[in-house]
Amino acid sequence: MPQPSAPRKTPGRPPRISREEVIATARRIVDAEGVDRLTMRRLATEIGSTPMALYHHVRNKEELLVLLLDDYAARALHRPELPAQPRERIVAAAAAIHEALAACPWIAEVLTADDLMSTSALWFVEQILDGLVESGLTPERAVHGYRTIWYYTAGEIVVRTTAARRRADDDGPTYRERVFADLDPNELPRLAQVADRWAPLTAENTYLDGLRALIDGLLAAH
Amino acid sequence: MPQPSAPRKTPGRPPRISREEVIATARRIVDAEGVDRLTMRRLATEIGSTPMALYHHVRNKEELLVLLLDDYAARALHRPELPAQPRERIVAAAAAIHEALAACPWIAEVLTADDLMSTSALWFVEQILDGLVESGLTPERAVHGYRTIWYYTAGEIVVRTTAARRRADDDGPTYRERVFADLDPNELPRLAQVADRWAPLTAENTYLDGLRALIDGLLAAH
DNA sequence: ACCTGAACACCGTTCAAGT
DNA sequence: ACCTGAACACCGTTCAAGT
Repeated sequence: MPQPSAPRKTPGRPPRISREEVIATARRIVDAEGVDRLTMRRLATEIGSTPMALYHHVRNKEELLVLLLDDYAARALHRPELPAQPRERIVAAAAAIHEALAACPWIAEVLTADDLMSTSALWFVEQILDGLVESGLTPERAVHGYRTIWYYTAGEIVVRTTAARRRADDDGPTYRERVFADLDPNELPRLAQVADRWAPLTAENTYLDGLRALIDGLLAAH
Repeated sequence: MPQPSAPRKTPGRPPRISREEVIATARRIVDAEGVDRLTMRRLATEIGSTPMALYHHVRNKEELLVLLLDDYAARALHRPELPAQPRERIVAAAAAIHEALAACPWIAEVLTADDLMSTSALWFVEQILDGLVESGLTPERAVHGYRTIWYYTAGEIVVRTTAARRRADDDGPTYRERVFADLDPNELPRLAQVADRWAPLTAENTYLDGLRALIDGLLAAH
């Protein structure tokens, strides 16, 4: 990370914009209008510069999005008091990550990779690992357990926000509705049985229930 | 769904291309060069037509991708013999869906919504629901259980394929590597302990272990 | 060292017209 | 009914030049 406020020996033209300003402006656009509207050109005009000037402060758009996510995590994830009991600490840490991500729908499209967790998020990862190890798992199995929780958490966010976006986009009957309308109750009886309740049932927020089930399963026999 | 092979009364110009041809050509492009290279213009030239002709057969690019996924599911998901024992049937059905999706990395970017499961995939959903109900869950809880499994499965695919793509893209040190390089062992001891093994550990395919833990948790006390 | 202008090589989609 | 040409309103990124 560069030191933007460090005294410069000015061996060249003084900078007009900073990496911080680029990120802050990008955040404003994303918060106000969504991640789709964040383009390098738009960002440049917003900042009162040209698209090319941006490339002097971030490598490309991908890096900009990573920096943006980091910036978001740093301000959204404040460290709460976590329960002392390991299982409950895991639940609370995972739920905190989930809550922060869920409050920020654009994040789902950006960050599904495993190597973009910001430094501020790592403290939560640490708590989860610690809870798993304290519950009797080896460090290796604890990493696998954490990953399982992360897959579940990321999947929940991505699936739910994509579904919500799609619902908002077209107001006609969804693809699912058309498929569910002509289900054969003989061939798929269980689905037919719940077909008309599918939308409300799947819209329910059952993240915590699923998380507890998952953690119960991970800790079973330990 | 239209009947493309039905006899026509030809009250107009005869079609030169069909929806099936559009989808088949799109599939060829995606299989050969990845989903990023599938553009309406590219597809039009490949098919020997113009971009606008495509819009007569699919509503827009989004619908094309949905149709493409459906087409893929229809040919990738053949129904295997599933175990009679409910828990093992759930595992096998979820694993079959996971295997089909994992073999098709482009799918992750396209299909993370909940209402795009094709008709052919529904049979697997049915098996999971049935296994959960047979294990003692109410139909409502079975739907929630299925969703939890789907979140986990979709998350695993999305996270792993995005990570793989990112690894392939830039050959420099990843963001995670830079962050992990200067972890404070006093503040984040568990992470520091596994920091150098993180990459291989998280690269391991532990989908089935996680799935079994999740299902154990869902079925606990039933 | 930092910024600019102009260009490259594209996108998805709409509109009005043709056959 | 189906297809075409031309256009609209954009993209991310590179290159060579300016200060």
